[in-house]
Order: sequence, then C-alpha cells, then structure tokens
Amino acid sequence: MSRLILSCNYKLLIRRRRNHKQENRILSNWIQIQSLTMFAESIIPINSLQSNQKIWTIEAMVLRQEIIETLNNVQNNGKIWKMILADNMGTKIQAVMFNEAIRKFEGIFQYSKAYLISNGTVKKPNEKFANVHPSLELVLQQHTNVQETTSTFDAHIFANEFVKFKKIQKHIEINPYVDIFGFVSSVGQSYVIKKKNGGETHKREITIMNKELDSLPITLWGDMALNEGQMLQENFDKKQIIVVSNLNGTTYQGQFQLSTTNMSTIQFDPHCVQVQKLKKWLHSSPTNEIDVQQLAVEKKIKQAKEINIRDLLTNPSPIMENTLYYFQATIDDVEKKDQPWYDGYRVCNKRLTETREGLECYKCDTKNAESIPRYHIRLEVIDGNDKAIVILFDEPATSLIGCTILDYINSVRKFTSHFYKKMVSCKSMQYKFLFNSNRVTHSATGQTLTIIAQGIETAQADNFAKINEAETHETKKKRQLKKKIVEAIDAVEPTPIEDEDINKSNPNEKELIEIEDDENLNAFYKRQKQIPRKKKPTILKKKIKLENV
DNA sequence: CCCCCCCC
Repeated sequence: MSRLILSCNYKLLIRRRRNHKQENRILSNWIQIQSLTMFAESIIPINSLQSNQKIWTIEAMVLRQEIIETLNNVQNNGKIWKMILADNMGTKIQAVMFNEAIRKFEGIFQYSKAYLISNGTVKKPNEKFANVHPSLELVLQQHTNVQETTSTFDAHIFANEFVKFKKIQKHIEINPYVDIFGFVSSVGQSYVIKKKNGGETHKREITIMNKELDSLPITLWGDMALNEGQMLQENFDKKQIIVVSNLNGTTYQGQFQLSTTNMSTIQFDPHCVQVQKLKKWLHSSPTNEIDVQQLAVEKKIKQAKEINIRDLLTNPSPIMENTLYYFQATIDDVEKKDQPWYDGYRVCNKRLTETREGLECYKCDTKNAESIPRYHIRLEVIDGNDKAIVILFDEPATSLIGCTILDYINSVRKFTSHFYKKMVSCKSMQYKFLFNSNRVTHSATGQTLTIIAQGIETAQADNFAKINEAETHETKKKRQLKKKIVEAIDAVEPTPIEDEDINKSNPNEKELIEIEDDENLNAFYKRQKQIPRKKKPTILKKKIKLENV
C-alpha cells in the first residue's frame, strides 16, 4: 500500500501562521491540511469501495479512455465520457463523467497515467450491461479532486492471467474473457459496419504474434478500432508489444475468433516482465533481420494439410471447412488480361459494380460509392496437367515480389525494373500456396479453380539466386539465420515461459525496466489528443512525495 | 445523468 508523506512540515506551518493574527486564514489552512491529510492517509484499494461511500481516495491508472460522446436523448442533450481505471491491486472500475466534469477533466486525464482521485460518487452500474467492476462504478463530478502521481503499475496485475495462444479456446469455454499479450504483426484498415438495428460501428482486424510465432487475429470494435487501432497503425514499424485484456471469444461460421468488448483495454509496451522478455527477444538479432511474418507463414504451412490441385478439382467435398491447406505448384504465368486491381468500396473493402448511376457496393447497397483500388496479382499455376488460378493480395504478394503491389504496379511499366525482373524470375518456379478452404471457388463448369492465398513459400531453394550477386549473398545469410530461428522455435516446448513468472512477480516489487519507446509513445498520445494540458486541480498545492512502505 | 455488445 502506498502512503503519502508531505514534504512540508505542516505543523510548523500552522504555528508560524498563528503568529499572524489572521484567525480566518489559520482556520482555512487547517481545513485544507485536514483534507490533505485525509487524502494522504486514506488511499484505499478499489476493491474495498462501498456503494454510496462518501469519503474515499483511490490511486488509479487510466487504462482506457473512450471518445467523448454526445447523448442524443431529448431530455439530456449533453456529453458523456467514460474511462476504465485500475489500481495497483489490479481492480478495474469504470469512471463516468458528464458535461461540466468533462470540461474540467478532459485535458487532465491522460492515457496510461496514474491519479489520486477523491470526492466522487460511488454507485451501482446498470446491471443490464457488463461492467469491468461487477458491482460499482464511479461518477466524477465538478467537485471531484484529481491529482496526477508518478506511479507506474505493472501491466500484468491488470490481467487475470496471460493465456497462451493455444489455450485460448479452452480458456474461453470456462471463462468469459481472456487476457493476452504479443507483438503486433498486422494492422488492418478500420471499416464502418452497419448494425442490424440501423446504427453504425467501427471494426478493425489486427494480428498479434507470440514468441513461438503463432499468430492470433483480434477484431477491434467501436472506438477502439479508431483510437487504439490508429495508434497501432501509426506505430506499426516500432514492433509494438501490447497487452489486451477482457477479450471475448466467439465462434462465427465454425471459426473461433477474439473480439474486444466494452470492457477491453489495450496497453502499449507496458511495464511487465513478460512483455519485457518478449521485447528483448523481438529486438534481438537474428529475428530483427528477417521477416518474422514470412516465418509465421512457413510455420503455418508446416501445420497445414497438404492437398493437390487435382483433389480440389475432382472431389472438393471431403475438404474441411475453415481449414488451412496448401498445395505445391509451379507458376506458369502472371495473368495480364485484367488490370491487377479491382474497384473496392472504401468503407467495406468489397467489390463495386458499375451501374447506370455509378459505382455500387453489392454488399452495402451504397450508391455512388467512393472507390479504392484493391491490388492483387493473379497467377496461373500448374501441377502436372492440373491448373489453378492463385490470387495474391497484400502480404503474400509482397513476399513473392519483394515489394508492395503498388510499388510493383508503378515500376512494372518499366520493364527493366528490379521488381519486374523478380516477378519474371518467379515463373517456372515451385511454390507452396497456403489458403483457407473457404477461399476456394470453382467455376460453374467445374473446370477452373481459384484460390486466394494467405501466404506463399518457395518450394525450392535459390529461386532468386539469379537476380544479382549481392542479393544472393544476403539471401544465403538470411537463409542461415532463418534456419537457426526455425530450429529454435521447433525446439521450444509448448509452454516454456511466463507461467511461473506470473506467480513469482510481486506487484509491490519495484523492478527497473527500461522502455525505450515510452517517451515517443507518450508524445504520440499527447499529439493524438491535441488538447493543451490544464493546470492541476487546486486542493493539493503542496508538493507531495509518493513512497512505498 | 449512459448503453450496441456488433460483421463478414
């Protein structure tokens, strides 16, 4: 438990003040000191708060801030702002603010900072809705006292336990929510989703990976897709490690997936032993030098079921739904008939159809949709006499041609370009194409087979050896590194680390942890908010020092 | 003093 020690000797101050004949001021000072002392002496854990409790002080960190919303009910046309706070015992609670309180605190509360908070309302939340705290919620008002502190909390105390990727589905069967951590390996665009009730929400898919290079897709919903999602996107190249709490697991069309809830929080590179270990590993050579994503694809291919084009063409029924497969085939040609993109609807990424009125999204029923090009490469592949069309979007295409498709398209017009040479060198080479069985389509005649590949891997070495000497050298070096890593990953036992660490580590134990990117991130958050920081609240003007006892 | 728990 933390205790506040006042750095000024206030008894002395009182005596000195008595010498002045200003009884009123003495009195007011006394009151201030009394409340200060009370503030200092009575920091209580959130889990000891009682409903309607009048006198309390908590020290809590801001784990999440929602977007300030405008209430649109007729009577109460005001604003609401919700936050999720947590104290050093790991107890979370939702704090709600309305109009005047929002005006007072919107420049004060900052993501991932800690505050002393007192003099607000402790109430029962609406039982209809899931809440981070099962029975309580705070309402912060104009008269609420808020004072920033320098405390940092260990991230793992906010998590019940970090569940291993492989154990998530089983965990969800027993527990409603799951907490995980990993490094961010992909961040998608955010989309507006039309809800069945007519409203709108936002959605963004991200993928995180663990030390064993298992990847885990997570869907961010609502303003988390916008706020945290944008931070993840803008800092993507920093190899961020995140702790995501209170994820919900659902099964949609046989596929298990994780989604955020209104209780979910994301912490960016937080202070925590497990995160620190992963960070160290992630930034260490040789993983730093090679494409971790491609390694992950290769790992998936290892675990996927092998199939051949003939099986897919002749007898597609035994293929399991939503299962990863791969086939091996040779690139015969790169289709040039089509432009290598289609018009996608900016909002949902779906294909647009041209009508008399303009471009229409066939899924969203949107007229005159604003389009974006969705780049992809269509390959004709062969395995003996069996042919298939393979479509590569984004990452798989990048791993084939060594650049983004946009780069390729921009440079491919000059036929002397490096990328074009690379593309040509892919022809008559063998690859393994990874795909999900639900991304396979057969033509009406049953003659043509089209798959959308999730990833590709060269099936034979030295594919790119011809291109130039320097690169050959690099490729060899990388290949050696890769071999090392793959061996190391394969050697890793399924549950090697962290479990004991969680038990061992004690939240009260101060550990020196260096977070390199912390300052950048903090600067980033400030920029994000673009709100000038206001003066601190008035009650605590004296310098206070926080100490662990 | 508020509220949807979502979609392919």
